Amino acid sequence: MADSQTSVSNSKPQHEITARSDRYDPQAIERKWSERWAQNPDLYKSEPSTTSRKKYYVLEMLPYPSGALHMGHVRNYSIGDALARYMWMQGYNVLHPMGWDSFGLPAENAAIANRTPPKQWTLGNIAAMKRQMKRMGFSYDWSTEVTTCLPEYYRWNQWFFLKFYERGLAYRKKSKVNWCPKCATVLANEQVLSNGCCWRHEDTLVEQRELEQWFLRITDYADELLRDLEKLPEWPEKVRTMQRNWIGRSEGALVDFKLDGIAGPAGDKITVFTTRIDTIYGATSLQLAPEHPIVTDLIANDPELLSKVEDLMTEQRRAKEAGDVGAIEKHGVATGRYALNPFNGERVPIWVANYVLLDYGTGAIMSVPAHDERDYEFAKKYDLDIRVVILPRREGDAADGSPNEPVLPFVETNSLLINSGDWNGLPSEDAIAKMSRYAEEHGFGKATVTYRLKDWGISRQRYWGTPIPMIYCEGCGIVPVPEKDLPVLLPENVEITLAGGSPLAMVPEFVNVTCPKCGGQGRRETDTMDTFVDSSWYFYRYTDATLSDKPLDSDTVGYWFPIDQYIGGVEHAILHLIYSRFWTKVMRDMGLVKNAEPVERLFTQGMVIKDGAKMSKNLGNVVSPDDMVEHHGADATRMYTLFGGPPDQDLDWQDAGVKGISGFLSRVYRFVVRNGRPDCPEWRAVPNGELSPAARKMQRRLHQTIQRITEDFAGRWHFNTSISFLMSLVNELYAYEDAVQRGEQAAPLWLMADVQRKLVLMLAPFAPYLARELWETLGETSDLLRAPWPKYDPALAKEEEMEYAIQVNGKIRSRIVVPADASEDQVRELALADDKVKAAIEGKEIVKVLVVRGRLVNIAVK
RNA sequence: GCGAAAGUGGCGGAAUUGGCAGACGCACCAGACUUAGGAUCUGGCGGGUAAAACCGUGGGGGUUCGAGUCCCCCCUUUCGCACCA
Repeated sequence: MADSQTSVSNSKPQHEITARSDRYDPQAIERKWSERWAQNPDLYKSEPSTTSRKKYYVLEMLPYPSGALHMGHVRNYSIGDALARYMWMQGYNVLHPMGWDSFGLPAENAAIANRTPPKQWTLGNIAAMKRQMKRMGFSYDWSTEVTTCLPEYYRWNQWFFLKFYERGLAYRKKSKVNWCPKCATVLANEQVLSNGCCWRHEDTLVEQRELEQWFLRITDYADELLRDLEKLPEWPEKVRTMQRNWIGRSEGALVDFKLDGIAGPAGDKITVFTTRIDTIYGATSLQLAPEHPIVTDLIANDPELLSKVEDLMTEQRRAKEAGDVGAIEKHGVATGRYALNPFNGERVPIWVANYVLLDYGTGAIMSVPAHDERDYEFAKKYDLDIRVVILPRREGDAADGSPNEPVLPFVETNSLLINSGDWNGLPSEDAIAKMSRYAEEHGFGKATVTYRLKDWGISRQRYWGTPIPMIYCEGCGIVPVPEKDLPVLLPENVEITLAGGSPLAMVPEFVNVTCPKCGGQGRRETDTMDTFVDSSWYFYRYTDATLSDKPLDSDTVGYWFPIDQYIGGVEHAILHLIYSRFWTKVMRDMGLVKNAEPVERLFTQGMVIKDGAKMSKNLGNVVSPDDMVEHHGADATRMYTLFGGPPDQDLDWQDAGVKGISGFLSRVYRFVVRNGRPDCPEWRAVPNGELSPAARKMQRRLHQTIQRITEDFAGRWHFNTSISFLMSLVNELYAYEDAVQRGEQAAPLWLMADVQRKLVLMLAPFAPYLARELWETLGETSDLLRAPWPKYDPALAKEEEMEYAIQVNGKIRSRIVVPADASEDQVRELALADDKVKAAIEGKEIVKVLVVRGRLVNIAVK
């Protein structure tokens, strides 16, 4: 036992004495420091932006307050917290905030289920989860907490909406929208799962409905959102690719095909979108989406055709709902009508096909079977003409100058045109540009760019969201709520039902309002905003959440932005991360911020899974953080989420693994309690004297560990190996104790102090409670966040001897130990002199001897 | 179908640039201790063998003195996108 501790422990209350016993008691230690830290609300507060210290903004994605943290949260926040604490120790001014993405449907569902008002339910959940976070010991600056469902925050959503409206970026349009019958609300396209179901109700099919909706013009920024992905080298390539695909930029041309014969109400031409106008001489049919408006004109008086088209429509919808549109069996039906190819006047048949989508391009394509996979498959099936109009252009073509016949379908752009009238002989790339220009000059087409990205529909017919600050006046039409009248408060005590439409429409006091323009009778917009609006700019608010006259202060934001490190689940790779990039660009155009991108570095952590599947109540494989904390303590729980595997990969949860960490923390605890002697004068002595081999080994391992962990923080973030190195260090400390017991000379106290202090400092980002407790045991009083991260000395980290493996023809035959500074020649000589090596190469000719410094010698023999 | 990531002991995972495969932890086995514990400490632990040899990183080829790592083909799993014209 460490007798030097007795005087300290005697003066303390009973529950703190346990922390002085030989047994690691995480509950007592964590309770003690929780209480102390609670008395200092400024502990994790960043310094004002006027400080001279370098800033570091580390941010984890804010949770939806569902009621309880799950392991995914714990993992996310343990990564961020380790980083924040490390950066603090590196001397940075760290901003590490937290908040609540607290509008949304679950609160309404809960309100219906429990007859609790959404606000009460939400705030109750927030309080519970905040308690859990504090219990975990996360270093959040709660003075800058953001709660999106409170008017202090959402009034700025409304303010932004008005600004977007002024800039023409918010508009209303009637359009087909995704309607989830269960939510009774509209979903963004992005919120519909690939199987056609609602993202929140995975068993509920989304329907289509026509409604007047508010949209934000994200497509105005499509090009910049795409281009600037290049400026985000510190984002995972995976995420950038996903966003690139999501934006789906496609260069091509629109071409009008005139109808041959009588035109109907939908017009006298069919406009197709194509990326390969160079192949237009090979178009042997047009294919329309079943829902294309002109289809009705073409088949109006043919009931048989009409029913066939309806079948196609059903097939397409079924495939979409089933989530495998890609696997649909291609079907089509000829309309019996024709259109004219504007380039050569040729009559081409018009078909309707189930694989053509109305919502991409123009909903009509020219079918070029020879040069498109899908068109080829379709043409084969229905025996349509296949006409080759481009040939491969590459070396090795026939010697007489005529290129080889291509294997169909031939789709490459490295090609030359044939069978294409005046365009013959042009390379495809030239032809695309020239033919587009020709079409434009002759008034039947033009070059264009299409995007897969669509404008962002933000209207929700729900109660628990930000009211859209608009008024409908019979005389004046759409009138924005004047800025001075913000916020438009969300009324409380509203009856929530699952019946469609906005619950706000049933509150006359809310709906009925005088028109701010003419003073006449007006009616408020009763839709609320998509919650992705809340999360599109919340991280700016953290820089000063107390402002009441503006959403943010540009100078303060200028100091903190961009966010140095953002950490969250990859499931937000598209929606949240593209909306918030869009929002930032609009804010920049408004002159509010200077940065064009919100996030410098993005890290997407893997999911927490158990027994091979994502944790879910259905599977019964959920591990509750509370249970873990109660059993093993917060330190062990959070540390295990880092130890279980690399943070960017899925973590396979193993209850037994937590025990391993718990055992490690116990070993650290016992070592320090046994060996901490802060009351001895030599404890603070400067390094002096020779060290015994065992002491020197311990010291060497200490410096190697510091080096390794420091590098891991700067680079790969493989905290699992960082922690394993800490474990190895502790194993080395135990081996040292053993060596002393066996009679080796003990290390001087200054070294024991050095080793233990640095061990505790390295533990601080991962296990802050235990680290702080042991810091005290070592006689230190400073807060660990302000204690400098230890530095390693390369000279002390260096091994004095090295072991070389000796291979003969790649197989290990022996090992030799040589001084670390031995030259290659010396190593080679020693290797060849080794008895086992001699035996292995006896009677053979040495072809080559290769020395790899610090690792091995390979002797090639024949 | 396209794209990305991955596949290593009984399990989670190490091996950063091609250089001793299996660090660290769990489980298991043995020993020590006895305040008999869900405690602690020490040792062992890929297969194979008496010991060696030898065999081992999803499968098959290749490059190299040397391959878990690089190249080619194939299989499996996960994620993302999906007839995008």
